[in-house]
Amino acid sequence: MQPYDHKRIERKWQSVWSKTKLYRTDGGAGQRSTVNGEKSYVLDMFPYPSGDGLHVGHPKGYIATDVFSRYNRMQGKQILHPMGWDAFGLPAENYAIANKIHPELAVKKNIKRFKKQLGLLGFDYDWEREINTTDPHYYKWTQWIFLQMFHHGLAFRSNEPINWCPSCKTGLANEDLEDGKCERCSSVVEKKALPQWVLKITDYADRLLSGLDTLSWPEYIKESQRNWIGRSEGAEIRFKIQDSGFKNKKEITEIKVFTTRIDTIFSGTFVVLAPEHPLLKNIESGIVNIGEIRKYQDEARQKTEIERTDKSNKTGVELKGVTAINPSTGESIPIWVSDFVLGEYGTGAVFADAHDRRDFDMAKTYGIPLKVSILPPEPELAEKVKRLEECFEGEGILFNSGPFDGLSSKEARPKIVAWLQEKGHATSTVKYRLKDWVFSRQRYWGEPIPLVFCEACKKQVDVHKTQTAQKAKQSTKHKFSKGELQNPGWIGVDEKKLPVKLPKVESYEPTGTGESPLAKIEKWVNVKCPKCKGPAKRETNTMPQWAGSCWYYIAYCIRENHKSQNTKTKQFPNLKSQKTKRILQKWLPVDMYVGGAEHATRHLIYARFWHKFLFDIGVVETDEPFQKLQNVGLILASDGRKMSKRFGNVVNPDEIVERFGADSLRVYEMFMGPFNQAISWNTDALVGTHRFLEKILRLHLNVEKKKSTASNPVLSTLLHQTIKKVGEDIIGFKFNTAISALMILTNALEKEPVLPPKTLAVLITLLAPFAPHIAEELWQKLGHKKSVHLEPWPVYDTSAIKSLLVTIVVQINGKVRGSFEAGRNATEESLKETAFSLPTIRKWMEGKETKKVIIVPNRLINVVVV
RNA sequence: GGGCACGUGGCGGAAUUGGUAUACGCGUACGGCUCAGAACCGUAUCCCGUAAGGGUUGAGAGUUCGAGUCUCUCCGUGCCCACCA
Repeated sequence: MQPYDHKRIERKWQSVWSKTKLYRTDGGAGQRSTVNGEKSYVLDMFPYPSGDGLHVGHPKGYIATDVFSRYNRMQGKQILHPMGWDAFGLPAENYAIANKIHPELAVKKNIKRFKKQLGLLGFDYDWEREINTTDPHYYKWTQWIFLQMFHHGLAFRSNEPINWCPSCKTGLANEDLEDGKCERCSSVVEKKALPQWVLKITDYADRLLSGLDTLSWPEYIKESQRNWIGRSEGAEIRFKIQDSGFKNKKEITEIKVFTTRIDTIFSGTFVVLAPEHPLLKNIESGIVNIGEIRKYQDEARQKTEIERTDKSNKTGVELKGVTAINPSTGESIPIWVSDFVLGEYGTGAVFADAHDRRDFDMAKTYGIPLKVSILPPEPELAEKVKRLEECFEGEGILFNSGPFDGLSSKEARPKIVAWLQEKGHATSTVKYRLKDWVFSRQRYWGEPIPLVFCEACKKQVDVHKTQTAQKAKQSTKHKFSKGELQNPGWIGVDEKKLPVKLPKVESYEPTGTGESPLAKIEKWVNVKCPKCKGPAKRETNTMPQWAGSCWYYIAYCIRENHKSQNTKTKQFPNLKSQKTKRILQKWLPVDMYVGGAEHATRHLIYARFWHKFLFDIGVVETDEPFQKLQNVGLILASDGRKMSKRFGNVVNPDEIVERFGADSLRVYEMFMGPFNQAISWNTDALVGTHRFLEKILRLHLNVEKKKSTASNPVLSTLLHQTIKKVGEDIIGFKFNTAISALMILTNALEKEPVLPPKTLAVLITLLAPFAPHIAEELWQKLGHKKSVHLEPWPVYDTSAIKSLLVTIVVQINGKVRGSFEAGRNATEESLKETAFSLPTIRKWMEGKETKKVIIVPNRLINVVVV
């Protein structure tokens, strides 16, 4: 037998495809098969080119998109299936530092390696559209989008303490934390006061939430985004604050608290403020024990994220000398400070009561009085709750609640809000868990933030702010954008001067001082102010890793094919141009987006946010970037752990390709199990798919040259069923069952004494998306000149998928007792007759009374006997 | 603590969506080809039983002529969020 020489076949066809530009999006050979201008934009989450190269887990998603895009090409659609590199950010930079080479060189080297590895797998990428986020032509537009956001007032300077990773020596966004630790290096994160650029993603919270309903994404990804955004409907209640030191208690100010459980307001027996609550400063003169409070604030500030979120014990200090008034009861209640209340959520203050575990614990610890105002329906439990032996957090019936006694929690809420609102004590409002996006990083390897700080302009803006709009117009020389007015002194770099290139530096290692390494380059830092031409300083922080991936799917669309392969400067067209708009109209949204679930609450939220902004400023016309999303499940090592250099359990795809071929690897990874599920790698099992491909190769040897006249109806049915199944399974990302169907067909064909070339041809076209090389080889051997990948996908005959004969199962009382073959759509009477004539069935029915006969057409008969 | 999944042979997993449970593949056993090898070919392979037959989808109950699939309780696993008021 002729051995399966996968190396020769794969090398040969990869070279032919590349020479004929088979997979070019525009003007490639593939164009010829395009029907009606239908498009399919198939997108992989692009990799960051790490130094370790690919392991067999990485390509799983890429194989899936490749199968999907090849299938769609065969369906006659124009395909955009690009690939690029997300090369800014900590992974690339840390690799560079560890290996003592400049990140730019490291990235170049790693990209080369990745590209070579991907090349071995025979993907149908249009490499002419390759992008790299660290290319100045690319990040020019990353900066441009940021600049638009800044001018539109979506970027602001914040002095709030932020999460600081002491090991990576940079600030981090909320999204970059895992259990209070740095997501990259697992160091315990500290709080650090650092001025930061923050993007107002919360302005888009509602749209990010409602947009989810329109997307075909896995439900759990949508659900985690909903969780992450964390919309809570509730009420803001105002508590008046009195200085109780005076004889005639003096009202000094008021405090707002947020609650989703206003039904518990009557049991509110104390108020708790977050340690950083600004009110503490405002009323400090009234606080008798201010020293004690300050000490507590200091302690709280020094806590790490982990200590702060420790739920086991509650600490706090009472504010002596001041009290709050519960607006529902008019009672004077104590005010406490405790770090279980978060400064950054809601209003940074809560009213506390017996119907919240945390409040309950705190009250018990410090002997603060509690009052019950909700009772559970169970009488025994209610008694315990009344005696304050149990903390009842659920909804129940109101009690001790004045006019609302007897109402259920649900009924009471709107009524209580209305009642308090009338008196001016409350308003219903909505809060989000989502926090604004801390956008500055104190690291070298990122896009420079295209802003400068100018003292002269700061004065201008300050003047502007103190005057009325009209006066301001006359008195200030320059026009300031919304962002420039909101952030006095900060001026956007002139668009025409973009990109702000990352300067070459000697030392790109993080300083740890909170300054970026860029701050040391005086020549770069000191610039002329774009507004007043006076002396100004550049912003030296860089953008986070996620910036570049917020618009890369747009970049692929507008990176059109270049006539010359040697074009070195690949400029992107203006994002605001009409031409860009037309192209984006054609390609967006992405039809199929494939990547890991770990991006659910990071990249996938950030990119949606930027996209919605680009929609608002008229760059894109769709409201959402990614219409359909599929998650790829991890490939674990054979020991069940993650593949990692550290564990020494990494399988390199190059070796697998060398031994078994890319086609075997591709088919195996698609066959392993459900696509979105994590499964352990098993090289032994891969042998099975290799055998399967060899079997098809052998089929070809048996193919008869002359046309066969005899047609086997059973085989024809199977063939059409397979066409249907494989197509539907590819659309549904159920590749494992698609391949199983191909195996079943192959096994059946193998048993046939004669095999018409037409039948084999269909099998080969069905195989083509999965094993493109071997399919192309066999296709050519069958005498075709054109590539199999431009063939139309076979069409199944709806009548042919239904077999003429069906197996009817006969059950007695639900247990299978026999079966027989019958013609499709045989009458119920004839089925019954045949069934009852079967000897085994007769035996089971003997001497019993038949109560009922259930007939499911073309499937089964169930006889109920007693 | 909250949310979302899930639990089927020795293993990865199928199951027309309520209708023959264990497809397909791995592994294993036996046989074949071969001087030999297996990354080759063939046959068999859920469990008990010689057989007739019986049992089986984490456990238990329920609905139904019929449940892996629907409902409830319990046990177990995975993922996401979490002092979020």
